[in-house]
Amino acid sequence: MDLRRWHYFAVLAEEMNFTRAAARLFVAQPSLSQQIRAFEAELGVALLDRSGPRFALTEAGRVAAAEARELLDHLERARGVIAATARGDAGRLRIAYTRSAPGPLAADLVAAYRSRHPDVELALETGWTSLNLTRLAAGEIDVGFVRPPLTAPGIEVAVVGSEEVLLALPSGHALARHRGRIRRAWIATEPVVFWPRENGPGQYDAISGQVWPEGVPPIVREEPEDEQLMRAVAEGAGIAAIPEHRARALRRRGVVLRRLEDPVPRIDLGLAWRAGAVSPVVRGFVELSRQAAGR
Amino acid sequence: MDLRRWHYFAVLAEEMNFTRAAARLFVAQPSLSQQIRAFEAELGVALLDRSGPRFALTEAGRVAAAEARELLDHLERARGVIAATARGDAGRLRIAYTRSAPGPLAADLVAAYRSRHPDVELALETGWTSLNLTRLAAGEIDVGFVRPPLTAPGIEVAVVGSEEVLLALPSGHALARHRGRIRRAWIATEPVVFWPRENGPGQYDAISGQVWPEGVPPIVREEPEDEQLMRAVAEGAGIAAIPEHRARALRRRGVVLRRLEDPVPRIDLGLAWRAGAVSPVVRGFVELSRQAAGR
DNA sequence: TCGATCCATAGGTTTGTCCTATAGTGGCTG
DNA sequence: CAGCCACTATAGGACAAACCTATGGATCGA
Repeated sequence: MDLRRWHYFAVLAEEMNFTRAAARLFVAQPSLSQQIRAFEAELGVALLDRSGPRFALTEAGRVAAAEARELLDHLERARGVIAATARGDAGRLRIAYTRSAPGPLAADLVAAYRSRHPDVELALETGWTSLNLTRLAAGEIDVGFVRPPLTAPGIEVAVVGSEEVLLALPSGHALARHRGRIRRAWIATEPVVFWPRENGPGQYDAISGQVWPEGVPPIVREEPEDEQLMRAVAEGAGIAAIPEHRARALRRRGVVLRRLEDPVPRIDLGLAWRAGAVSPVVRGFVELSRQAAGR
Repeated sequence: MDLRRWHYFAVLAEEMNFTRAAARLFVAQPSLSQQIRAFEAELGVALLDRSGPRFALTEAGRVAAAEARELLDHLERARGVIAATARGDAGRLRIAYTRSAPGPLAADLVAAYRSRHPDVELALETGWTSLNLTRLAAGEIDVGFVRPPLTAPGIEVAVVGSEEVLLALPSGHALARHRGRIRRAWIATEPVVFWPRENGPGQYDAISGQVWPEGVPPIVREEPEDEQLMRAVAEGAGIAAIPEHRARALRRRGVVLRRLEDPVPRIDLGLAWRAGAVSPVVRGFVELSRQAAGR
């Protein structure tokens, strides 16, 4: 149960001399003699052949010396792993993206984290805000990207980035010919395509409140995914408001993207995690994200 | 350096209850509390989250519990390996056969040893008496089969088997027609083929002394290997004395094998090892061989 | 034969772990 | 809401284990 004697024996086997080994171990030579004898008694095995003037290792002694070195190494490694875990430099972090996460933002964060904590194993998956919150609460993931604003019991959220919201116009639309920024008054009554509010009330209200402060014009079509919204715009059904990275990624013939006048509408990228006892890896990821967000 | 606290922590992590864990460890609960705190201080890491009424493991605590179990397992295995080595049930044994070893005898011994000590790794090679003694003295092998009688400084030898020596006669020889045992007088002057005495003086003298007690007749041809002796006999050059298993294995057209009258000539199979501090595996092999030889 | 080197033994001291007794805290129940 | 129960933490004294200094015995080389 005590590795001290193993340590003593390993050093003795290296030095093959009680006096020198004792000096290396910072103990008196009689103590070492005594402990080695006790070690042999404990194992019930003769490790030294004391028949000659210069003792020799028995076969079991050679094996014991090797095992002792391994055990001490193992102990050292175990200490290291535990310390690294406590520092957040080792372990496993389960991260959920959102499908609509602003293009490179979340991925950049993950990449930066990976390079800074190379010994943390990352498990990545992709969900959406409400799913990520559910899985977070269930303990199935450790951190999840979300679209604020939102509040959930037992969940903490930090804004770790934001991006501009663009207007997607049918290319045949009169406003598509306008080169500069679009005024809110010009689109106050234009038909709109949007996704169902229940898919993300927070983000829905954040976008609509900024783009159509006087109230959303008639919604002529609802589609769950940005890709289908873009298709609907291309078909001339109406105009849509879509986060910049997403809109550029989904750009297609028949759709032009335009910026809105000041104040520019923006939506945030949030990072959510379970409140309370935060594991070190989660803390590391959150802190890195906050730094990247400039807070 | 002391695994006691690791053990305590491993049990605590299993029970998740100081009182029960202390009972399982046969210590009072306050001791366990104290040792766990000391363990955390020693590692410089918080292993328990004591914020609630029922403590929880931190991430580092979970890792520490797993590492503790591994370490204790490792310790147990190490003890086992050392004990097995001391018993002669583990390790490595380097054995050298002799090319002319009586057929199945040595191989049977090795097979029996292997089945009785399956965790001993065997390194087998084939040499001859004088080479095996050299390699033994040099520490390149642990035991070697030899042809007694012989003496060598620092080497012990035990007879572990014996076999009859047969006469190989040219099939055209007058004695080949005789069905029973051959009398020594009949061959006292017959020309002989033999191998050079310097290849193994002990065995040479043992054979010649038993087969030709009055002195070896003229040696008409010398060949180093039994196989070539048999060929020489087949060609009618002379008669030869060859150990039974070997002779039967090399049996060929033109040669007949005949037994000699009482006292039947025999040669022994010896097992040699370094004298002095005998390693447990060697001791095991030697003891098994002696039992098999009925001593 | 003497000295040097090395390991073992003896006896007293210190350190660490254990114990018992008791206090503090949160949850459950009558 | 008060009292009880389960659980963990703290305090102080007891004991065992390891350590140290001093010394003895054995072997080797000069």
